Amino acid sequence: MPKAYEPGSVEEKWYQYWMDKGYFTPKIDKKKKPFVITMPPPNVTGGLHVGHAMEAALQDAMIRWHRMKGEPTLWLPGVDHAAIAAQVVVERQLAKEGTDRHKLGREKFLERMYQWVAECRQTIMQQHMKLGISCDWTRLRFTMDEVSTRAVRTTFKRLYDKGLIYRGERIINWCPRCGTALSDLEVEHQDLQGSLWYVRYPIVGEKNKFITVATTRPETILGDTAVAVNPDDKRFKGLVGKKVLLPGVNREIPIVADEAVSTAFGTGAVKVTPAHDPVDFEIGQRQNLPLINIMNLDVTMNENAGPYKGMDRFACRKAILADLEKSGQLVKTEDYSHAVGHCERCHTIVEPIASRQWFVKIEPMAKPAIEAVKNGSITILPERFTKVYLNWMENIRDWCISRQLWWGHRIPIWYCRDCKGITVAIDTPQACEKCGSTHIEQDPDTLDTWFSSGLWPHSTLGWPDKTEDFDYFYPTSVMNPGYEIIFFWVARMIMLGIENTGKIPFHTVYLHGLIRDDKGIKMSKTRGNVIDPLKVMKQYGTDALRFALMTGTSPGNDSRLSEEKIEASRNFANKLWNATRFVIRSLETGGGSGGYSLLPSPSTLSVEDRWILSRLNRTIASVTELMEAFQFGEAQRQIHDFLWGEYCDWYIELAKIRLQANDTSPLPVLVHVLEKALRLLHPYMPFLTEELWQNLKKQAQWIKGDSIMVAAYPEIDATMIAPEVEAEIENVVEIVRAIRNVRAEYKVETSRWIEAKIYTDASRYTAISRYAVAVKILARANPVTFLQGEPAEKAGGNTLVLSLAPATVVIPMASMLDLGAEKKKIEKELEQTQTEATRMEARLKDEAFLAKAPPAVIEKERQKLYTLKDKLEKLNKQKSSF
RNA sequence: GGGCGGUUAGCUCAGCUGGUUAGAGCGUCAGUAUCACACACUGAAGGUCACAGGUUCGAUCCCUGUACCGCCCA
Repeated sequence: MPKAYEPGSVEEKWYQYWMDKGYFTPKIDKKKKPFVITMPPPNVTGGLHVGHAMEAALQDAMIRWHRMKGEPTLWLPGVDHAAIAAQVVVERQLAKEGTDRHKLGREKFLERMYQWVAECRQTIMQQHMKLGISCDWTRLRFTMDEVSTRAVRTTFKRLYDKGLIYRGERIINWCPRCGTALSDLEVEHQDLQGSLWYVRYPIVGEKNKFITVATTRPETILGDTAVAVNPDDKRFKGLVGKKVLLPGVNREIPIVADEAVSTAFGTGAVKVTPAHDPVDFEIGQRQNLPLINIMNLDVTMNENAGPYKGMDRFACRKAILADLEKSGQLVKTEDYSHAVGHCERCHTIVEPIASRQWFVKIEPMAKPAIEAVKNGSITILPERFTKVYLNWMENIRDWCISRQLWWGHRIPIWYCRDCKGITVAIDTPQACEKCGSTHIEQDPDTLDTWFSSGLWPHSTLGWPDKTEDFDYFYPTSVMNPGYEIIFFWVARMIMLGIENTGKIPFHTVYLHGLIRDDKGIKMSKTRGNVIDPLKVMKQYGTDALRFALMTGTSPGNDSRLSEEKIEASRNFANKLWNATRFVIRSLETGGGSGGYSLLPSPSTLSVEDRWILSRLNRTIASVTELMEAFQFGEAQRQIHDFLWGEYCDWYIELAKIRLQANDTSPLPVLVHVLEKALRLLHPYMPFLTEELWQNLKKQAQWIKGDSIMVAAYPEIDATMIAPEVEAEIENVVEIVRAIRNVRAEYKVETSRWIEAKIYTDASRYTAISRYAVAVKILARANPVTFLQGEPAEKAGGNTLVLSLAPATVVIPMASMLDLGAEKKKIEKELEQTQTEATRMEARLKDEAFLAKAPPAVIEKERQKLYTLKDKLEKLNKQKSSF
């Protein structure tokens, strides 16, 4: 084995091996409950970023864990056609070539799209494979493949037939750049510093009487069809019912009273533009006001704008303000910060426009979806998102699903030119179902991309067909998207899943956070702070990236990724590599190939053997518990700490002592613990653990199985847990550390041996004195003598006395002694110990504590005080000897 | 405007049902080519757990309020 871990060749080799063995494809076993994750499909908008990598690593960890537990495990991969986002990407390409989709035409444009999608899918798949993820590639799906299309059309027809899909004129968010309607969720609100303009409208028939309204969008004055005031607002008593003259276009419009008007905003009187504002639209409905649309779809003003016809919306704003100023109708201008909607994809300011679109009547579907979460059929993690979900669902509004895009699922509606009838169909019809005419034309629009993603958990398993996959794997187990798409996606999957199948789509929604850069800023290409997963994997190895992505994460929280974090993970991989290298080399020189099929019985094991086994089993228990609670970051950390901080730092070092004396007794323990720990770590570092496990297997032939990924996940052996053994080793560790500490403090050369006399009470003497050699080697102390009772030596002069909990260590080293520093140190420790003891004494005298605290806690505190007092006494003795 | 989250070592973060002297990684400082590993080892320094109250025998943890930061929704 080379001196350092070289991930490159290892990764490719094992991925191919796993694929060849078919490990990623589950075997359907009706007697067993499967574990299923449907992958949130990445968009075909480019390659994967570290966010995808994190999501994939998280899911792969869950999947590998469950697979190792012996459950039939399905991880179904796929990609999303990402209607608007993908169309924007290709449109940008076309723009660079000096053309656009209209010049190309629909058919040619779609060809371009498919060409792009093919490239993109290839890239995504290769990147996923590089990440080592174990999803079932034989079931790879795309939101626009044939089965998905059928699922979409079937759903559309069913909803239409139930009256849940309707066409209506509503205020939609229009993106003039994308040339399409957007749903409310696709609009990002940004606070912009704008102005609030106060404009007065003359009251018809009354000279010099005006009503003043305030607006942030004066160009919409041209589309006003009323002025509204709150019915209880005394300031406007008597004005309701009168008419005002609209500036610019000189139309007469009424003053109406409506509850929705806030008396606190502006002057209390507001202009009402039902065709260009969602709130005004509702007022218009209540008050029976006409809709006057003043804009074309390229957001220039149309013929309803009178003299302003043909101007761009913002040019019109300037012009109208200038005219109002001239006519003296602009009363005042205030600075005003307000939220302005922007297109999520291209960041153009969206225009609310009344438009005829297709909508889903969502409330009937929301009800069971709310119930499913409320009654616990679906668990949302972390729990706080449950409220976020419920709050949104309980205030849900109809969903605008038609998009004026070319890329996506075309709406399965055909209009008859002859009878004007509508045909809604799953299979493309040849004739109008009303009159039989063949003069039918499909609706040119496409569906919101989330309409197909909403079907993902069931459509990927074959729905609407009755398939074996659907029967066995649905409902799925865990859905693991980022929290930012809880409404877009999770909510809709729950609604559409229940609607279509009568069953929930998944049992647990486990939301993850965002990966940010080292300064906590969102990564973006334009900002140039992205970390390219491919580059990182090449430089540090896939496992290092995966480990880094999970380090320090907790459910639902954002986390930061930095080069340093990846480096630290790479270092851990290398540490483990070398530990294994050591074990294997020891097996070779120990001549123990294949000989350690069984761990010797505990009675014949040394204390440190029993210690590491106890620690291993505690780690297994804790890791399992954490993983069951979706605390993967913490589980990973505990495995890391066990392997590095206990196995490498102490157990291997202790084992070396026996090995160097040609005693092979630690070998079986070294191998067993390592092998189990590798299995424990496998879900987090799949490549490294496989490589090491296979190498280990060559030496220890009792290890069975073709791959670590199908080996059993370790389970706790409670008989191995031995608290008294743990305490014993901890004592030895404390003594070694104390001596090392002294060495460092007095700058004793490494090569120099120092003498140590270790005094312990009778009860500990036998146990501790066994470790003479360990103390000797690990602390470089020689000679080491163990004595019972208290030392006769006094600190000072030529002697150092270290008072520890389990022992007192006496070190004669007069030549290196700095008396002043030593005295200070003792005083500081004395002070700390005294404070602690005083606190403890007070607590133990406190009647309330004695009465109310559990007896076990009281006993623990008593013990603590006893030890402290003991230490105090020793320290005092030392101090007085100075 | 409504809601949610965060504030713990120089930096990034753990700390889940309240109970040792609050931990890790990175960084800093001092030392080390020891035959698994310098991508390493050994040791050290570094904390009023944002602030103010409250509950409790006991609070980083529970409650109330304040401040600052961030996010979501309208």
